Amino acid sequence: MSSKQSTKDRILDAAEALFADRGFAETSLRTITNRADVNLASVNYHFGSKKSLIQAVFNRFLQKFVTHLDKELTPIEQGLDAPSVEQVLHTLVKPLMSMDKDRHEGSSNFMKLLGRAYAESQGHMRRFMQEHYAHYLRRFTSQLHRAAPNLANNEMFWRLHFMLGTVIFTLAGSDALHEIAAADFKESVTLEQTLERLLPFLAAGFKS
Amino acid sequence: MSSKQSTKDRILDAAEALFADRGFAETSLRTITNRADVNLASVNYHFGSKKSLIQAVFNRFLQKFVTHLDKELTPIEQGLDAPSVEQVLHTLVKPLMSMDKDRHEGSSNFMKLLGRAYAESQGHMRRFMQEHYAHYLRRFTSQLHRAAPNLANNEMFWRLHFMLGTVIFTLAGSDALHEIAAADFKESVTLEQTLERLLPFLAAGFKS
DNA sequence: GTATGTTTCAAACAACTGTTTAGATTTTCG
DNA sequence: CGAAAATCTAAACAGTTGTTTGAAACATAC
Repeated sequence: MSSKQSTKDRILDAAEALFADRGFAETSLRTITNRADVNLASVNYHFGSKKSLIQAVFNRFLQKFVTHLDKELTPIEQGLDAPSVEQVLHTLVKPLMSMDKDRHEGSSNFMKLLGRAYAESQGHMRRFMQEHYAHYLRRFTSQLHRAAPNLANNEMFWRLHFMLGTVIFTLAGSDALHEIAAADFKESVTLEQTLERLLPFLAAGFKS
Repeated sequence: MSSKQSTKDRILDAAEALFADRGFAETSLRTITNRADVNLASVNYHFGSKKSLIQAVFNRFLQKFVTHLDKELTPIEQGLDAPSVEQVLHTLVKPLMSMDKDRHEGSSNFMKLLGRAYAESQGHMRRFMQEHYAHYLRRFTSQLHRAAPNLANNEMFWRLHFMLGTVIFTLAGSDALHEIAAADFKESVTLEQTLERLLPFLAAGFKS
């Protein structure tokens, strides 16, 4: 039922899932290759090293993300009227949702991944994204600029990163939060509902 | 110049610093005991295991934090008039600042630590804090309730955790952010300034 | 068919991990 | 003082880590 997937993809899938819920250092190549049902040595053969495998996991998943993001951003960029802050922030929702759905196993793997990457590599990940995905970041921020034209550049920078923190941190820990919420308020929420609750919070903060 | 510190404290200091900037799994007991200038076996002798050492590091630092927090919270609790949201949030600033100062080496170690703990232990840390420090969390939230009396319980819960995420995430990565800001805007900011910039953002989001 | 290049495989590698042991040293206190 | 308890130390333990190796299996093209 799965012999169609290449060894490389099987490794990437297994690694992505395991990195997300155990962490990078806590996941051994043997655990990955066992789950992927491939030989241990194939990681080094196809990717060179564990470090490169980690990078490959990230690149694959960021690539997917910006492809989705592009589709959301384009119509707003082409609109004649300036978008609202809420509209701009909303371009993130659908990419996040659709990537969450087509994960085979458990949900919000990739957000946990992002959370880990930010926490574990003290700034390295921030710089990596600003180097390799600067284009999309700029498109996003320039729409934010249209939405809030009288906000100074440096203020913009800070509030953008405040928002980034809130989103990643919340989604990375969303499983735990959903559990607590379910226990305390008998309220069971979906990822989408969490996002919809998050957006007004962000927008208000951003416009503060 | 440092023979006064007990072995236990030397280990805790070294472990705290190393955990903060490398992570838990990435820091070996040998690295810790080398920096602390103590024998390798003394970690197991004094703490039992590496896991227990990690817990000990957290308990020591959370203990200090809530002691500071208590001093800030008390006068607000005794005030006859309801505090503002900003006032309540401000109770966090001074504890964070003073703990940042009396770290000997580099700054904001403990915030990186918190960030790591949240990211690496998938919800475990969130639950730990809600079990062991529920008292202080409740005092804090009940003041928030006074400040925003017409906010439903579950909404409160979510926005509280949104704010928590923003604070921890921002401060955990503050070194990297300060660097980028310095490079891009020739603006050099202190931790205190970042906090002061963060508070209005949080307050606005909370009141959204 | 043979030859060529790619991919898989089991086994071994050296380095490092947390933990334990048993003996020396120091501290505590009657 | 001197016995008992606490602490420190070097060495070894068993297990795991990422990586390398050389031969086997496979694929592709002539």
